[in-house]
Amino acid sequence: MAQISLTFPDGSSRPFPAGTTPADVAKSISPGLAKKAISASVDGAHFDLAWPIEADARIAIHTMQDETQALELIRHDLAHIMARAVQEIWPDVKVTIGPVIKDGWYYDFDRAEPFTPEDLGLIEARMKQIINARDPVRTEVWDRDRAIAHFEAQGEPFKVELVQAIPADQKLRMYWHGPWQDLCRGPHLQHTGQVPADAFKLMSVAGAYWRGDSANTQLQRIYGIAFRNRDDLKAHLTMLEEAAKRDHRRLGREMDLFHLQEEAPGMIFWHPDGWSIYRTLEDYMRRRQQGAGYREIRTPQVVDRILWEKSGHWEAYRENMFIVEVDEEGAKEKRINALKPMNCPCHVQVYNQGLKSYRDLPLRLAEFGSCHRYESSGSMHGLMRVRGFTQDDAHIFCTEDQIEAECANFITLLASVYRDLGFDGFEIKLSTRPDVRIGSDEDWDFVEAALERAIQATGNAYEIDPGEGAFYGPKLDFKLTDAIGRKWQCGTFQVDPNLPSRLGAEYVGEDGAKHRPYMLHRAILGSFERFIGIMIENYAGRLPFWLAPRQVVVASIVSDTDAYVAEVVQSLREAGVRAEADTRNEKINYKVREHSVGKVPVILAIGMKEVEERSASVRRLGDQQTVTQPLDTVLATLRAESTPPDLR
RNA sequence: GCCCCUAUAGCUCAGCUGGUAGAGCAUCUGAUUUGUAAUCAGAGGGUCGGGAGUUCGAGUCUCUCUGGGGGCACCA
Repeated sequence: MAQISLTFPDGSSRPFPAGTTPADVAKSISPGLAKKAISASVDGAHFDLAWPIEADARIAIHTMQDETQALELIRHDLAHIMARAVQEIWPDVKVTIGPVIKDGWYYDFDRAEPFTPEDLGLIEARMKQIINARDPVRTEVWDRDRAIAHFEAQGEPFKVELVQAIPADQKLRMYWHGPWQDLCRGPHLQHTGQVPADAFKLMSVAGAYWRGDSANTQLQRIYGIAFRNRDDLKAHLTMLEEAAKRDHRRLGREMDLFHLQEEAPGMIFWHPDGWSIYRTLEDYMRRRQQGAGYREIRTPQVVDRILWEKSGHWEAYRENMFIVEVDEEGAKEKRINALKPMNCPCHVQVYNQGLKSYRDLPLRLAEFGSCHRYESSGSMHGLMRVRGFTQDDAHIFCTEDQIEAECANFITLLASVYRDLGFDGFEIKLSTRPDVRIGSDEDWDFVEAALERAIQATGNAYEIDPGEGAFYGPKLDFKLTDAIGRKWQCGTFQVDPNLPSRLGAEYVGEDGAKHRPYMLHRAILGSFERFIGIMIENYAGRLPFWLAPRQVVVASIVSDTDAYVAEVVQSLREAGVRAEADTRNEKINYKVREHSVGKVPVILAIGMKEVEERSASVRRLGDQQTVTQPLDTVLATLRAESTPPDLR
C-alpha cells in the first residue's frame, strides 16, 4: 500500500493515509493546493513534479515505485506515444482507441494502406525520438461538446463517435503528449522521457473490428510490449521463445504424434504415438466414468435433418454443420443428413426407448462422441480448435431434486480427474439467468440455488457470471491452469429442461403421471483432441510415464547384446510397459540423444556388463545420471509406474 | 468469415534488385561394435502449394484459389 505525501514551497507537507491510491489523492486535494505542490513522495521515495499541475488536474502524482502501476503507466503512455508517432509519419491515419493489455498495449488505427513490418520499425524509431525529447504531458478537462467540435475539426470520426456516446453533461479529459492531443481518462506520466526508450517493442499488426463488431470497419491493430528495463524485455522475449517450444503443434511433429493436411482442414490424422496417448486417456476416462455410475453408449454419426429440426439445431446452427446429401435411387428428392455436431439429441433418442420410471433416474448416459462442426476457417488452431473432435460427453437425465447431488458428484469426479492428469488448480464459474430466457423465475431460483449449494458442498471457490447462462438454464464452466499459468476452459455442466421437452422425453413418477426429466449436459475434458493439446503444452511434451506413448527404449551398446535386449523388451511388454528395442548400429550417445529429443521417459542402455549380470542401466529423461539395477527391479519399478493413477 | 503475414527436399531454412535450385538434419548404401545428448564417407531426393498472367525468360513480379501463422469476429 502506498504512503503518499505532497510537499509545498514553505516546506510543509500533507500526508495521506496508508492504502491511499494516487487517484484518491487527486480526488481529495483542491486544485489550488495541487498547484502549489512542488514534490511528492510515495512510500518514502521522493520525486519532483517536473511540470506544473494544471488547476483542475486530477492526476500528476504517480509512483514509479509500484511495479504494477509503473508498468501500467509506461504502457499507457506508450500507446499515446505510438499513436502520435503514427500520425506524425502518416497524418491521414485516423486514431481510435489504445488500451493497456497484458504485457503491453495496442492501438487501433484506420488507414487505407496496411502497416508493414518495415513501418513498425519506422514507428518504433519515431517513438524513441519522442521519448528522448522528454515532451511534457499535460491535461485539461473539457466539455463534451467542445471535444466533439475539436475532433470534428481534426477529422477524427472515431473519436467523435466515442465522445458522442458520453452523456452531454459529463466532463471529459484531454491529454497532451507534447503537441499531440488525445481523449483519455488518464492517468499518465509527467513527461515522455519517463518511459524507458529501450524496453518496448512493437510486435505485430492485426485486423480488428471497430468496437469488436464484425459488421463495422476493420481497423489495423498494432500490438506492443513494454517493461521497466531492457533486461525485463529480453527476459520476456526469451520466455516467448520458450513458450513457442512447447507449442503442441511443434511437439506433435517432433514427437510424431499427429498431423493435419489440406484435404481435411481441422481434422486430425493421429499417428501411432499420438493415438497411444489418446487411447490411454480414453481408457482412463472410461474407467473413471464407469466408476461414477455412467453407462456408455454409442450413437450414429450421420443423422437426418429431421432430428436436427426437432432439436432446434438446424435453425440455429445449420451454417456450422457438415451436410451429407444422399441421392437414393427412385427417390423424389435428396435426403439431407448432417454429421452430428453434438450428441445430446441422440442421447435423448436412447433415453426415449422404452418408458422410463422415476426409479430409472438419475440415468447417466456417456459417449465418447465424435462430432463435426464446420468451424470458420480463421478459427482453427492445431488440436485446440478443430472441425472433427470427440467429446467426453455425458447426459444425466434426472428429476429437479436430483440436480444438486448430481452436480456435486460431477465436480468431485472432475477435480479428481484433473488432479490425476496433472492439473492441480481449477476455477469454477457459475453463469446465471440471461435476460432472454425460457422457464419461470421459480425454476431458475431453484436450479441456480441447487448448483450453488452443490459447489459449496465440494468446498471449491467459485465466481458468478450474471446473465451468462444459456436461455434454458444456468451452467458451470471449469477452467484449469497449466504449468505456465495459462487458463483453459475444459469442463462444463449445464442444466437443460428445454431439449427433453422439445424431443419428448418423459418418465412416470411416483404419482403415476408423466413428467419431464431435466437433462444435465456435462464434460470434463471437453474434447480429447484439445485436452491432449493442453496436456502436451502443460508437460512441454514430457508426459508422465503412464501417458507416454513410448515409455521405454532399450538401447544396445554393442550388437552382441541384441538377444538380451529383445528379451528385456519382451519382459517389459509382458509387464504392460510400452517398450521398444533400438539395436541399430549407432553409438549409445546417438541413441540417447535421439530418444531424449523424442521425450522417451526411460532409456535402458544394455552393454556386455548388463548382459552378464542380467541388469539394465536406467536413464530417466532430463536426468544426467544413470543407475544400474537388476532386471527384476527395473521391471517391477516400471510396471508400477505404468499403472494409471486410478488403478494404483 | 475479415485484416495482415506466409508457403522452396520428410524437417529447419539459404536463394541480392527475374537468367530454369542449395545447406544442415532425416532417409538409403558402405565402413565403424561404439558405455549415456549428434562416428565417418558416399548416394538418392524438389515440375519451388495449385492455377492464370506479365516477360525472350518467373522460386523471384501481378492476380486468384488452397493451406498455414498472428489477430479480430465466431465457438450450440
